[in-house]
Amino acid sequence: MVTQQFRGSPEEADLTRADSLAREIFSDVADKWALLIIDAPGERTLRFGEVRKEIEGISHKTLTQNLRMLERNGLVERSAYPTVPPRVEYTLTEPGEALRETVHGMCDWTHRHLGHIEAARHRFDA
Amino acid sequence: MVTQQFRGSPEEADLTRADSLAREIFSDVADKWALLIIDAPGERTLRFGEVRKEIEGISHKTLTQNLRMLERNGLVERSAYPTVPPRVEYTLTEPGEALRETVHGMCDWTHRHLGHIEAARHRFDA
DNA sequence: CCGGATCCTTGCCGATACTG
DNA sequence: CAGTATCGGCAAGGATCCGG
Repeated sequence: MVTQQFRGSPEEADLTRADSLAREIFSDVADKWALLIIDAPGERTLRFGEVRKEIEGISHKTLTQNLRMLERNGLVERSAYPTVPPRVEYTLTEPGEALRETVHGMCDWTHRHLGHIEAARHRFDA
Repeated sequence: MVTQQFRGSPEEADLTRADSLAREIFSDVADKWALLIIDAPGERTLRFGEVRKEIEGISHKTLTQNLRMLERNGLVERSAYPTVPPRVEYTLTEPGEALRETVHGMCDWTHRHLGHIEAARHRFDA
């Protein structure tokens, strides 16, 4: 679990702080858009527009906001080239890559259980 | 990636349908609350109130909604015992367990990169 | 091409109250 | 104890315009 309870230990204060930090990070990252963005690049670095094309249905604004958030957390690195027209590239950092492994696991899981889930839905909706 | 583009293949229709289904499931599951709920039980089955206690900060309503959603997708199984007071237990199904492995990976990731992320945040906020 | 700001709509989520 | 319904605040996110 992410937020575990440690009571009565000497490091209680530090542990609960670490826990609330963990929960905060988890809340940032465990999000539909954030995970899709992490998953978007292969090993490659992508331009803003390329990321946008990879993720069908994400708006300009939402993508920018999420990229900022991921950059703040050190999961993606942003390189801006002051050319005209501007060119901005995004690359996964090492922690970002590590997270991407996990996300890839989730995507695998989704595809492996497509049938099971679709069946469950039909049963439930009846 | 979750939604890949398949153009010009004979199964195009089926593939894009499968893709949109995958995206739909991913949107359900790749959510802060949903993932925390999946992660909550160990191997155990939990009562409603127990799940609520495990996940600090989730409201009664949000928990119910998410449990319904997970039940609909066949990730948790709900057993209601018509006693007084009522007793309702939730267990992970096999697909639910499989997903839980992945979630566990995400939690591990979070804790392993706590320091790195906190540092990145301080750098960014300056 | 990219980012920021604005406006506006939508839906999430918490609080509360009531039923079985 | 668990579920449902209702209300209301608020933030997410889409559309658009402008500026670099």
